[in-house]
Amino acid sequence: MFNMEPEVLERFTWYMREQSALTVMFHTKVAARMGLSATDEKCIDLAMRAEGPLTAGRLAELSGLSTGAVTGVIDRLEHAGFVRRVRDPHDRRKVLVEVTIGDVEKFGQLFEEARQSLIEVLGHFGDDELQVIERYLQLQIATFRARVIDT
Amino acid sequence: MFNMEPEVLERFTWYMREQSALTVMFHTKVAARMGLSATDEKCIDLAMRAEGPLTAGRLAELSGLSTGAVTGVIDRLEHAGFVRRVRDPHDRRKVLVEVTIGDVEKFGQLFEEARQSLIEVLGHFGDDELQVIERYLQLQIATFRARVIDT
DNA sequence: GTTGAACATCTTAGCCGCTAAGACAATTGG
DNA sequence: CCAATTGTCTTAGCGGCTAAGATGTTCAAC
Repeated sequence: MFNMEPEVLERFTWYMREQSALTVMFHTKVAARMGLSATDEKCIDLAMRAEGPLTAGRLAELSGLSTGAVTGVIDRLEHAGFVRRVRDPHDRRKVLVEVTIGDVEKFGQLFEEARQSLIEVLGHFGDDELQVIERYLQLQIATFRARVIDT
Repeated sequence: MFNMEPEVLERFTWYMREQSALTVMFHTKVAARMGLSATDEKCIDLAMRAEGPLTAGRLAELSGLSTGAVTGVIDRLEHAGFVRRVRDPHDRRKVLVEVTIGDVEKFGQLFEEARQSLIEVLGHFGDDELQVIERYLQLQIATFRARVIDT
């Protein structure tokens, strides 16, 4: 951007930090509501978002935990009925983590409130405006991932 | 919203979750880069974002930690040179937590990369589009806070 | 002023999760 | 086949968190 006013950038920076802080609070609240630690909630979120079956080792990578810690995470989640261990039939060393319940049941009311919140927000915009917002979100996600996370 | 297509809502829901996951990863990365635990990084972020002086007790509320845990957090952050303890002259029971360094120094390159990422994204939009996006962000933050966090 | 209650932070004991290292089981390559 | 590799689990030890109580400070009532 060439002609970006400093104040504009400052405002958007504030929005980003605010969103960031709210996200952290949200995850904390969800974890508390589910009776899980932040770590366990983070892991079940990763498991739900994963495409295809997720191995214990891959979960360790994604979460940044040691494999030993992941064993404990899966133990607790399995015991609480959120996931199930399945031995991979093609490679019996591997343990696949299968989430056994859906989004809404899992996150309960909090998740539904977030969804309603999104619907309410989007309702304030017309189709053309939604297209702009969607383009922004796509770009933001892709750019942030490429420049900040995957490096 | 009345005429919201289910697919549109689904797409936006995905964006939200993606943003959410990236945010968690970002915080994890920042903490690792600074040699801090996730808890400590969360606390220093809260301290930086607070308006005016922040007491140890208030930090406990905001972070959801016990006061004893906050004592430890401040100990570590103070020892690492990120914050400073200042007795409140008007109420000497209170301990004010003062962040002693600026954003960029603190978060270092990662923070600067996030900033550059934002600049790059915003550069793809014209003034009128930026206004739509800004309105969206303001609404999203306010609505999410009101309906999901502050309840 | 003095006293007692409320308040803010710190300290401590005990618990629990995390890391690191190694054990065990399964797979792969030569 | 055998050795090396891979994937998960186990264990010991460390460190942060909670809860309860100690310490120091303020405030209101008298």
